[in-house]
Amino acid sequence: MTTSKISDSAVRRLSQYLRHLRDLRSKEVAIVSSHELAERTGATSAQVRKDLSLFGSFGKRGRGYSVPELASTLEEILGLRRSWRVGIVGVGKIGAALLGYRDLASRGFDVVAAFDTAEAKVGREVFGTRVSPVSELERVVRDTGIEIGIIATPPEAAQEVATLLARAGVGAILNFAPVKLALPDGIPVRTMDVVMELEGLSYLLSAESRDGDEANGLEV
Amino acid sequence: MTTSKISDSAVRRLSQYLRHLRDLRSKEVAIVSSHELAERTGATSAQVRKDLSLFGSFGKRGRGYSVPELASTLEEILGLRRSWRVGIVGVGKIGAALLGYRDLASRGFDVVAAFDTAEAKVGREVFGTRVSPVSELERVVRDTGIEIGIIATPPEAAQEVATLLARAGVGAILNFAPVKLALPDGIPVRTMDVVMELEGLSYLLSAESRDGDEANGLEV
DNA sequence: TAATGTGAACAAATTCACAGCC
DNA sequence: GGCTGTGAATTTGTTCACATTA
Repeated sequence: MTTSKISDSAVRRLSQYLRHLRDLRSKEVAIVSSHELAERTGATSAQVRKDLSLFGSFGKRGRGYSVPELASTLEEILGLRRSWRVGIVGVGKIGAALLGYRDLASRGFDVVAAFDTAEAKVGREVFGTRVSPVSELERVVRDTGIEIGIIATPPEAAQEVATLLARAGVGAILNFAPVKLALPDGIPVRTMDVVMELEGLSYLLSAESRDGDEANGLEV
Repeated sequence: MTTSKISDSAVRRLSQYLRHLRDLRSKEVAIVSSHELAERTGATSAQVRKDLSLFGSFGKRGRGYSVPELASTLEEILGLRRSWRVGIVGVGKIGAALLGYRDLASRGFDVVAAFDTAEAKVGREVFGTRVSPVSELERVVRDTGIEIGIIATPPEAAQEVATLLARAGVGAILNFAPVKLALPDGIPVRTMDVVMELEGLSYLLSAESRDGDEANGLEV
């Protein structure tokens, strides 16, 4: 039952589909079509069907997909039938914001520990989570079985923390530092970078005025 | 001088290259090769050259690229020779974290206004920015010439705020709400969604154990 | 010689279009 | 009749490989 290679963007879309399926499920909607799902997520209906068909046939021709069944299937595929233990390193503004973000726990990501180097922060509780010193990271990660590490440190510290997390045995890393992390193979990293996204928007805003203001209406 | 269609991922890479070029520039390094740049950003050297060649020929064969010239060129391409005026809607945890994030201003994104609906927040200053009521959004956006809006509201409010921002004339939106926004053509949106990224990691962690633990070493 | 710039080859992702089934 | 599932066609993005030039 090898699932070969699914692209990151396909997985992102599955996550979107699931969000809407859960929403529909809570409203007790029974059936949904690839069309409706596409509309709500910005994909196309063919894309929705292709993405799902990578994992199996979950719909009924002529009808659509059972909302509860498909939701449950996607939860299974995405590994969300269980919760994950998460540790946050760096209790600055972003780290603290994440510690206070209730959606993480409600979506199955339990933040069980936080770390910082600053004397002033260590020992304090931030939104109910006690801050441990980074010197204890390895022990705490092992003891509490943390599986996903979130790096919310300044960029200078990010690589060092990534190495620590890897050595402590985390399986994956979400990185908020604008740095390319070097990690052992098999430890996936996703980097979120606000400035990079803003620069992407800056490019589009500038390209617009550069290129004689948008398409001239010849393209479909 | 039409720059045809450059993919989002290419633009993201340009942003990465620029980050390193600025770093090298500050260290007064004069020359860099596509190889070095690739290594630092996780791309390949061919990719670096291809990306740059989409916009012109900036290097010298046999030598490499002049760091200050290429940095300056990329700043020009990405529209970063000027600063952008940014408004943040929603002064919850994420909004406040962004208001306190000094890298935005230092990278040319000046947060000139913040908005919220909560009585308790309106009128207060958060990290030096006064919080205005959302009811004044349109006026303030016009008066201060805000060009990029950041949505950091709860998901229920996001679409409404997006519509308001568009009507007020912003040119682009960075969206932290886990919602697909409907906007007039020509207003680009980038969405950042922590839970989606974590779900992507969850997928990989689960797929790993599902698929008989990783590649069997036959692939290169 | 060393590294760029770029067509040509290749790979990946998306869209099309329609047979099959409810 | 309507909607899925999926090969085939197409488009988009990446890598190769080499002629070119400082």
